[in-house]
Amino acid sequence: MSLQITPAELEIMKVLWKRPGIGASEIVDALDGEQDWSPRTVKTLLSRLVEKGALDTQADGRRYLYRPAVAKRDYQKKEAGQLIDKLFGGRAAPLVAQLADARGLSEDDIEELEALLGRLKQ
Amino acid sequence: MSLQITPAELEIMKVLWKRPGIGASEIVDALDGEQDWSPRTVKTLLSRLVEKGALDTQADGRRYLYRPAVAKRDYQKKEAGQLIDKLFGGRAAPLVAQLADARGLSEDDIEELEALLGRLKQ
DNA sequence: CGTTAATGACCACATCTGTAGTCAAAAGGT
DNA sequence: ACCTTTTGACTACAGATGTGGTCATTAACG
Repeated sequence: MSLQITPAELEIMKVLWKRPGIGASEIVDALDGEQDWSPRTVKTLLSRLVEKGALDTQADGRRYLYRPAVAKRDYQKKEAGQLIDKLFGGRAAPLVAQLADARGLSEDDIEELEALLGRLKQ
Repeated sequence: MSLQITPAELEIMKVLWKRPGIGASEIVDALDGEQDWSPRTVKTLLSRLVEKGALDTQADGRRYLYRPAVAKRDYQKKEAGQLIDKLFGGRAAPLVAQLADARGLSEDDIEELEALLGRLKQ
């Protein structure tokens, strides 16, 4: 299953990764200010996500509670992997180099990465 | 200008980043084996890329020579930046952590990254 | 209890994408 | 001078995507 999540759908996923198990109206509220979507639009996106298996539902009276069927971590992993396959010849280092160039890593980033590398070398 | 390049179009861009200034038929040849596209399809993708300003053309008799209007490096930078904004809260380090987890950085990757970090700290 | 408000199901529709066909002009072979 | 091939222009069309409407049901409030 390819589990293609579109950018608009991703906004919904982000809300649910933060607060799994809420209903449509809470999601609409959570998106208020972020996205300017009609509640209908949110409902459609929710349906599509359920349909494609990215969300699980649980009946709660007349409504559904939604929760992610995919962990954020796994989704991030997949996306990062796709990017480096697509554009960086499958190698991670060039990507990091671009990032450094693109936005300048902060002091904290650099330290975090050094710690990470230290751990990897173990 | 947003310069949205779709996955199919990206395949064309990759050919032209490698060999800028070639014509449609050379591109078709270069894609042979990679993508199983009719020459018509390649033409369409080329038109769309020109239309959206991702390629420049130069007349060469009855045909065009195509070359990227966007450097590969710049495109990579933009994509990498978009990914970390979209999924990693704008911070690069978590992305790298995911990559390490997702596919295991090689010895070489780790060394390359350390060298890069060293340079950044300068 | 009857009316309202919220909810999911289903529908609509323009745009983007992938994939390719048709056509006319021009270039080249014979 | 023709016929064929190549090329770009224009067209097509199904599926995905963004955005939102209609409707019937049902829960909740007065």
